[in-house]
Amino acid sequence: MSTDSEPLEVWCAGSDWCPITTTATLIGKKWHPVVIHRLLENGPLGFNALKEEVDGISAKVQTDVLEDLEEHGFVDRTVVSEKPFRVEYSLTDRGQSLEPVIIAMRDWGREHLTAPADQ
Amino acid sequence: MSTDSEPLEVWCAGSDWCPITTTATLIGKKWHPVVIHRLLENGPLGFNALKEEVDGISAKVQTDVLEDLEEHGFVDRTVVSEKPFRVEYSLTDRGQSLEPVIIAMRDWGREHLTAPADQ
DNA sequence: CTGTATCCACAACGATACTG
DNA sequence: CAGTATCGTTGTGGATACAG
Repeated sequence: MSTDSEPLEVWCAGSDWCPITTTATLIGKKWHPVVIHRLLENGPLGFNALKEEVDGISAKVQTDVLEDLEEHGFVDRTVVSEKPFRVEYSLTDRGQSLEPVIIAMRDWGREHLTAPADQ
Repeated sequence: MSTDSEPLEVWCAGSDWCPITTTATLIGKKWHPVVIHRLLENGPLGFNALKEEVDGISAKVQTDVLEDLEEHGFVDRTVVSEKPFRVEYSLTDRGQSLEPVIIAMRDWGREHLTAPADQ
């Protein structure tokens, strides 16, 4: 089912294991879910294209987030061309498997939060 | 549908509004989802009973988390008795509305993570 | 275009000890 | 039982400028 070679046990170090805490540790940050969501919706994206989709993230933070997601096998970084240097970020199978979680968050936010502009 | 008096717009200050980021800001921490989950499953709980259910959290962090969840209207704190001092934490309607998100996280963790003890 | 380099501020987490 | 009080460490995010 998974094309990833890294074992999942690596993520789970610690004495107090719990699927929720561990999941929260992996993607429970301000920007991680949005980055994953944009890659889910808009397919492979370059660094700045992704940055525009995410909207509001700084270059440094986006770099940090992408590195973290890559380390954990959620995101794939591919150099598309060297001359005009181009890169593409995409989700791995493992990254795509997070869709239900991301969608649940999005749906909850849509239903229970109100955008400030609408005021 | 909601018994809460506080408007939801308060949470959404900021120029770059997005339902996912905002939701992530509210509950995207290491312990918040677990605390909510335990209250969902095991109903109203006292401080130490909750602490045992969560398993691994320190008293100080649990206090911080509960205060934050209370501030945002997810959790209700009720003093049950004064003589033997007793308190009960329970979810508000708004807190219960997070169930799909929490369950999605739990299910993902169960399916994609492995407990270290099982090795 | 794709990032790095700094530097900073503050939030989150953790361990231990102690209190009403 | 239900927390507080400290203190320290690490994480997370943010602004700005600069570089290959």
